[in-house]
Parts: sequence; structure tokens; C-alpha cells
Amino acid sequence: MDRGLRDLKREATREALAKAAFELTRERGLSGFVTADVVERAGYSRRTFGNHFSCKEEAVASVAFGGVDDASAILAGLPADLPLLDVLLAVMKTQFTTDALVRMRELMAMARRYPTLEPHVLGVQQRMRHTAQELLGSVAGDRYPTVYVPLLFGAVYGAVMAALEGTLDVDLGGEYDPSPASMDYSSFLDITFDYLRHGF
Amino acid sequence: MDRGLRDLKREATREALAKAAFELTRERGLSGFVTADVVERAGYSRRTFGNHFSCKEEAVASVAFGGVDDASAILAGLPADLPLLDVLLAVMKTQFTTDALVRMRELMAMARRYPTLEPHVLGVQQRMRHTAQELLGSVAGDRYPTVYVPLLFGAVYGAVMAALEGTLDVDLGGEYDPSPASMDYSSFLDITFDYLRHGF
DNA sequence: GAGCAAAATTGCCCAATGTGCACATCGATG
DNA sequence: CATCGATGTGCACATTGGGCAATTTTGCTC
Repeated sequence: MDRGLRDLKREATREALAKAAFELTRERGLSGFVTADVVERAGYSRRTFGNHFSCKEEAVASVAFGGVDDASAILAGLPADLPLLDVLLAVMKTQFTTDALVRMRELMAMARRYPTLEPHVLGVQQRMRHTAQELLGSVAGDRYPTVYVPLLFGAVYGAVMAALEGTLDVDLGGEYDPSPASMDYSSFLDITFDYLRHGF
Repeated sequence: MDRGLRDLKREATREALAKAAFELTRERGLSGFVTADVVERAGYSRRTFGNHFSCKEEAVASVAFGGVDDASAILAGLPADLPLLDVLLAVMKTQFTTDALVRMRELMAMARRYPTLEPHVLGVQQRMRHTAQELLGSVAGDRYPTVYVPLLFGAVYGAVMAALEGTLDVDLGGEYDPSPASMDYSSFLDITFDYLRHGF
């Protein structure tokens, strides 16, 4: 996606700002700091912050955007005629790593504390969904009806997010557990895809 | 949900503000008006607006929140031992009416025009999802494993939203079509549930 | 009805935010 | 190395968010 050094620097700026905003939220809570604090920590100007994000919340949420980096690499290792359901399972296992999910989960936990954060967390999830869905669509080709891909992907993504939310409900009120020990991601995916494969 | 007349009036205020914000977005675009214009049209004070919404976007998005109104009425007409999949199908057909979907679709179309709107549209979707999921969970009882309900519901909801988004892609660039003629909602649900029932 | 407590709305105020503009700087392209 | 476009910055200013206290409205009880 990124072509040259220019884009890399831009991304670095964005990530530095996002990281600073995220850490400040950890330390002082969402209302415990202002944008000026963020840019001071990251070493940029307030105006630059505005060039990248429209508000604090957007910056905080953006840290959980683990891009679907090297699509070609993942797909290269798969047989071209692999059923789409299995391709999707592979993508979900390799792209949505537990690391990415842990980050996302912490963000979702934050969103419970600070309601204004939630819409932007959902925005990040939406962008990730679109990215991965396009990836899946590119390998589906014309093997399946047009509704098949968004339907299938919507189902899987919805299930994963619902499950992730479920792990947040176990520790209500108190501090959240940054590691989702209550969910075995890999086996959860197996159960999910078993349902999808054979019906509910 | 609402206790008395007091809550009704509060809701009326909220809805009046939301409606005004929504119409102003239609007429002038999201950046073509300020909160002062909204409260002037609705007949309230700027401060009151702040009591209900944290920003313009939230107000605009909230118009699409069609609450799952009378849960008991819907469920009363269903056999107690109806398989959950069929209960869900009934809920999706009666609660998520085409009217509600048309509103949601227009909002999603707006969100494409005005990116800052998107997170809040997703927030509304999220709230609707939770409401309906709780409703479903209340009738599931202990007939199914704990993961079954969120998994199933996540799948259906994800599929519906993905399909709804799909209808937006048909008219790219130009004006959007407020009526989703390209999607026959009822038969779409049938196809979706057929996949869920018998596997992908 | 009359009175009262809770809740909603309002006005005031000010820090925080969003954003247009002009300008300097740096990477990309040839 | 010369030019162009994109990025970061400083400044200015309208808009916004939200605390506080006063005021009105509502629901309930007598």
C-alpha cells in the first residue's frame, strides 16, 4: 500500500500520535488529558494532530487497526481451488492474530469505560472488515454467487466480534483483563466454522 | 422500557432534535449547519442539545435507532419450543422492518458522503444489535450452549449489514436511491437462513 | 386541587476543539 | 538540480463541550 519514504513518514507520524493518545488514555483516562498533551508527548504540533485525526477518540481507536498487510503472501501459500470457507478460516487464523485481538479487546474494554470512544472503535473494526472482505473477494472470483462472499464474511466477522465482546462481560465493574484468557481463539474459530460448514 | 410521561417527553425532545439534525443534513449537508441551527429548528436551547448528544453526528445518526419495542408481543405469538433459528428469523422479519432498513440505508449512504458520520452510524447499529440480541437470549434459555446465541446472532446481523452495504455499492458516485429496490429483504432473509440452516 | 421532590431545560461562561489560510520543508519525479 | 506536490507548522477564529446554578416541568402524595 505505502509506496515510498514519504508515506512511511506520514504513517509514522500518525502512529506516534495514536500511540501517545492511547497511552495517555491508559494513564489518565480519556478525559484526563487534552490534545495538547498528546502532541507534546509525540513531539508534533496541535495542528498536525488535526491533519490526521478529527478528535482524541479517533486517534485512540486507530491504534487497534492492524492492517491486512501482505495479502499476496498469505494467499500464495493456499491452493487456488481451496473452498472459500477454508480460505476464510486461514485468513482469520493468520491475519487476525491473537496479538491484534488483544489490542482490539483492550480498546473495546476502554470503550465501555468511555462511551464516546465506542463509535470510533466500531469505525476501526469496520475498516478492518472492509479490508479483509476485499481480500477474500479477490480470491473468490466467480466461483460463488455474488451474495456469498459478503454473507459469509459478515457472518464470520459478526461471530468473532460477538465472541470478543463476550469475553468482556466476564469481568464487569472491576479492572479488565488485558489478556483474553477466557477465550481460546483458535478453537473458537474451529467451532464457529463447524457451525458455518454444517449448519446451525 | 419507558416508565412514564416524563420519559416520553424526554424522548420526544431527543427525537425532535435528532430529526431536525437529520433534515438539516439532508438539506445543507453535514457541514452546512451548526448546532445552533438544529436547536433553533427544533425549538430548544443549545445547552439542551448538549444534554442529549455530544455532537451533531450523534444526533443525526440516532434517527435510525428503531427500538425493539414490544418484545413480549412478538414472542407471545411464537411457540415456546420453536427452534432458535426460526425465532430469530421471525424477529428479523417483524422487528427489522423494511421501513427501519430504509432509514438505516439512507443513513449509511450519508455516512459515505460525510466520513465523520460513519462511526456514529455504527454506534447506532451496535445498540440495535445488543437490544435484539438480549431479546433473543431471553427466549433461548438453556436450550443451547452459551456461545450459540451470540454466534448465531452475530452471523445474521453481520450478514444483513453486509447485504445492506452491498445495495449502496450499486449507485456509486451519484445520488443514492433512498429505496433499496435492489434488495428484496424478505427473500434475502430466506436465502441467508437457508445458508445458516444447511451450511455454506 | 396543593405541595413537594426529582428531573428536564435553560443561560452563562470558558476551556478545548476544529479548521481555513499562509508558509516552510522535504520527498518524489524527471 | 529544479520543479512539484504533499506534509508539518503557526496563527486566528468560529464552534463546541460541559460545569454550575437558576428556572420550569413532571410525577406523586396528601
